[in-house]
Order: sequence, then C-alpha cells, then structure tokens
Amino acid sequence: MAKKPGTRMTKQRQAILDVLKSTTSHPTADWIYEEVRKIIPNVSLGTIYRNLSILKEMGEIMELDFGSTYSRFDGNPVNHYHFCCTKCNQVIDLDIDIFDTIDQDVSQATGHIVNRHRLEFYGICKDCQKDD
Amino acid sequence: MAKKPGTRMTKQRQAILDVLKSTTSHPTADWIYEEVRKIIPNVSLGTIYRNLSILKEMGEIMELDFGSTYSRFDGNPVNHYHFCCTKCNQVIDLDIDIFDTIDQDVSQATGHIVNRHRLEFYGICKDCQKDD
DNA sequence: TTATAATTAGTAATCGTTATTAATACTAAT
DNA sequence: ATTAGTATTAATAACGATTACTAATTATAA
Repeated sequence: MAKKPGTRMTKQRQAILDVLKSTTSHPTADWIYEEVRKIIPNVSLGTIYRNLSILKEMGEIMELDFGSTYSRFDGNPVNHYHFCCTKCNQVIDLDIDIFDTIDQDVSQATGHIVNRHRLEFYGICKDCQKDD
Repeated sequence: MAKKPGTRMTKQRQAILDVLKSTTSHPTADWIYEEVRKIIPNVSLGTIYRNLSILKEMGEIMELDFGSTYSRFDGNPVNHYHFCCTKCNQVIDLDIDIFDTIDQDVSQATGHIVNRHRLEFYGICKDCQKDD
C-alpha cells in the first residue's frame, strides 16, 4: 500500500477500507457508514466521506457514478467493467477482458492524452428477469 | 418526434430542445437555463429540469454524468462515446465506431439483458496540453 | 368556445456531500 | 517519558444541484 508521508492509518480509515475490500457489492457511502458503525459505533459520516476521498486519492479504491444522485464505491482499484440493473439498481462486476489498447488508439486518433476509460452496460439483471 | 398522447409542445419545451440541439458542448442544466432565459426571460429553473427529464423520457436527449455533482445533457440521443478532460472538465464527442455487438456479447456471456452501454475516456485534452 | 388537464413560475424543501471547528491522538524529536 | 507539531476525528452547519409543491396559466381536443 502506497503510503504518502504524513498520512496515518487510523482505525476509522482501516475499518472503512476493510468494509470495502470485503464486499463486491459497490456500496454507497451511507451503507459503508452503517457497516463501520457496527465496529466503531460513534464514527461520523463526515469521516466516511473524507476517508473515501483520501483512499480514492491513494488509489486504494474507486468511486463509481451511475446516473444516480449518489456515488458508489468499489474496493477493487484495478479497472474492470460493470453491469447496472435499471430495475433493482444492483451493480455487478463483469468478468470480461479489458480493452487495453483502446486508450492509446483514441489518443492517437484525437490528440488528447487518454489516461483511462470506463465502460458500463445497462439492462435487466438475471434475478430481475425472474420476477415479471 | 414520438409524441406521447397528452403531452404538449410548449414554447418553453421547444426552446429547451432548440438550445440543446444547437450545441455540441454538453451543457449543464444551469447553462441551458441561462440560454433559454435569453428567449423566455422569466422561465423557471424548475421548468428546465422538468422538461429535461421529460425530453429524456421521450428519447430526444441524453443525460450524462461524469463524476461531477451535476449532470450534463446531450442533444444527440444516438449512442456515441465521450472524452472528458480532467483539467478543464470539457466533454468532447468522439468520432469512433460504436461497438454494436458488444451488448449482445455481454448478454450471452452473463445472462443479463443488456439494453445499452456507455464508454468514456478520461485524460488531458489537446487544448490543455498547450498551457503547461 | 369551452372544458379539461398539462404545464408553468415561483418558491420551499430535500438530500448527498463538503466545510468548519474545537477536541483528540499519532508521530518524531528532545 | 515529555513535549511540540500536525493529522485526524466527531459533531454539526452549510452548500448546491435537483425535486416537490401550489395556485395561476395555457395548449389541445371536442
């Protein structure tokens, strides 16, 4: 873990990271807040947001936004693609290969420097197809 | 234009649509508000939001969200990809071919019904590379 | 025209997120 | 150990984009 000098790994920050690393459910800040409260009952919501921001800066986690009014967070910082169910709003990791040359392709074609890309699919998940 | 029975094309709605169709700059609701005010000075911001929502529902426009706290809107409802400059926050249309079979591919591989996908690239745009 | 319901302007409320502040707790140097 | 310095915290207030509400207006079809 790349530790910037001066940063401390507090029990709050560790708990937030642990919660995020232990799920693949792309939780919201509020869900993380509730989970961390089970470990540190008087943790503050502001602490959740501040640390999520710091952990993102550190490259430990990713922030996702899928057209909702709120963000979701992903404990896996390595690029991967997502499927979003427009019915139940579940976000599912996709196990498909990354287009690893596409950034360079776009860069050459356009002249913009491309650092990363994101790809998302929208539709109805397997579960939601059952209950129709 | 697919017109749902009961919906009216008011001058406000028409103005909002005109403003959006006449730019490729992916404006915010607030920018659209300022532009429409030049035509209808006492138009309300709530009217902007309500109509953007309705026009999106009608398939006339698209709503974009790029990790900001606000949405951007696109007068071109046909799927296309975007480049977002992380320095100046400009959003640029990309003239690259759509992966038109990828939705089916993911659908078959996962069992989820895939209706659409979005692909975005992030980096430093041509303009911002100059002023370093 | 007229009746009906969609739409509007204006404004208040909502809600996710961010900023503020005084208190706390690491960390390193004495 | 004791201190000084500073990152971090809990609690709470503030913020800003968006949405909801309401009475008045206006497009549309009969």
